[in-house]
Amino acid sequence: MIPVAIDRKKMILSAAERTFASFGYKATTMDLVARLANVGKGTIYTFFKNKEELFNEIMNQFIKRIKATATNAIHDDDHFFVNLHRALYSMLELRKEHQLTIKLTQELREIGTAQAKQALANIEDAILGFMEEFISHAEQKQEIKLCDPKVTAFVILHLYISLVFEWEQRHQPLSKEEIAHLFELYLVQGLKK
Amino acid sequence: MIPVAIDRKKMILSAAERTFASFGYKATTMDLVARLANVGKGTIYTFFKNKEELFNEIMNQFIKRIKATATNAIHDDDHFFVNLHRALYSMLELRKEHQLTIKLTQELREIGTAQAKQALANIEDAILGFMEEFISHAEQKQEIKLCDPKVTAFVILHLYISLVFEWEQRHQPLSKEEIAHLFELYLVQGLKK
DNA sequence: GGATTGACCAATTGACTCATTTGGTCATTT
DNA sequence: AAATGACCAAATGAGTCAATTGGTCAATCC
Repeated sequence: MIPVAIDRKKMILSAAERTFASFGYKATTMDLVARLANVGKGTIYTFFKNKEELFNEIMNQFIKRIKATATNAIHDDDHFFVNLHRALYSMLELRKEHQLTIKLTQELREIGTAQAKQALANIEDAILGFMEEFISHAEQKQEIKLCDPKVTAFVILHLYISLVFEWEQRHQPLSKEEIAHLFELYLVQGLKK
Repeated sequence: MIPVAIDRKKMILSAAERTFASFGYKATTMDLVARLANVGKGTIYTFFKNKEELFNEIMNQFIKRIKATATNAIHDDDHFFVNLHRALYSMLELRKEHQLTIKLTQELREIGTAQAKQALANIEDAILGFMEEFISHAEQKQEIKLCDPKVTAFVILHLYISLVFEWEQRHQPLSKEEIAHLFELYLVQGLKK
């Protein structure tokens, strides 16, 4: 692991990140990654077993960024629901705006690449895992009612995805504040008069 | 509109319903519909402008059945939330179990037929429309808090679809009673302690 | 003589082919 | 020892063409 080798690995990862984000999984060729990284194609295979492993490395980096973003959004002195909303919204915003996920989503829709599907599922799992832990904590501290954290994380995430992504497919997008308000109405307070 | 003509139209509709449900939109040929209906192919075109219009007729029939099912599920002496759950659940069950929607969903996933997409969107719109009206009513009678009926219908439907269809992609399916309980917990009462 | 039919047609499809491209290897170079 | 890119088998995709399809309409039927 001499410095030059580390630099080469970094250059490969950097080039791969750009090409995967620009062309998706399938249309990214190892040749192009090598060219953009200024290395021979064979060099890539000294650091990564194959294309899929290179891709997974990129995705794992991205998932780490998502988790960091969520952790950053949590402020100890704010209420659980405020923190949950802010963490979730920031994760979804990152996912929504990041070129890599935009491209992968499009690729999954258009040609159904298995690797794109798996990668997006992994992102969802990471978000769900983070939420589940956060909800478990709140349950123990009696900040919320008793509930299955797995189902609760699932329901909350899907409510948000509905409001952030699916609602915009056919209506005016909802602002961050509107979403927070709806979250409060539907999940926190309940509809009962 | 002599009886024989009506019978012919009925036979065409009946044959078309079976073939669309068995083969989906694209793989259903007008030749096959004509053969199964025991009419000449040209006869179909005396009743329906083209394949798409024939298909829409079938779908409109199906949407009527969904609305009837929902209306049937509503009992005047039950509470709003009980009725809403029962109506929604019965509509989703019909949609889930009916061969026609199963096939169209599969066709949309596998080859992305535009007509299948539109047809499934129309079903969703019908369900949303029904719910919206039902929610508006409840709002006027002050059975629930003030809320935008459009967003509320959208949120409730998506919550149900998440619990009925998406949860079981990766977990044990939830029973009707569990779903009712989760609906009560998340949407009716709220998570706040 | 209006309703019904199926042979017919233009347009679309999809099986097949084959030249090009791709992921991955490894002998050669640095 | 690390890096390279020529090389190879496998996958892809553009092009072709015969078969199929949605739709028409002149002939047929009742």
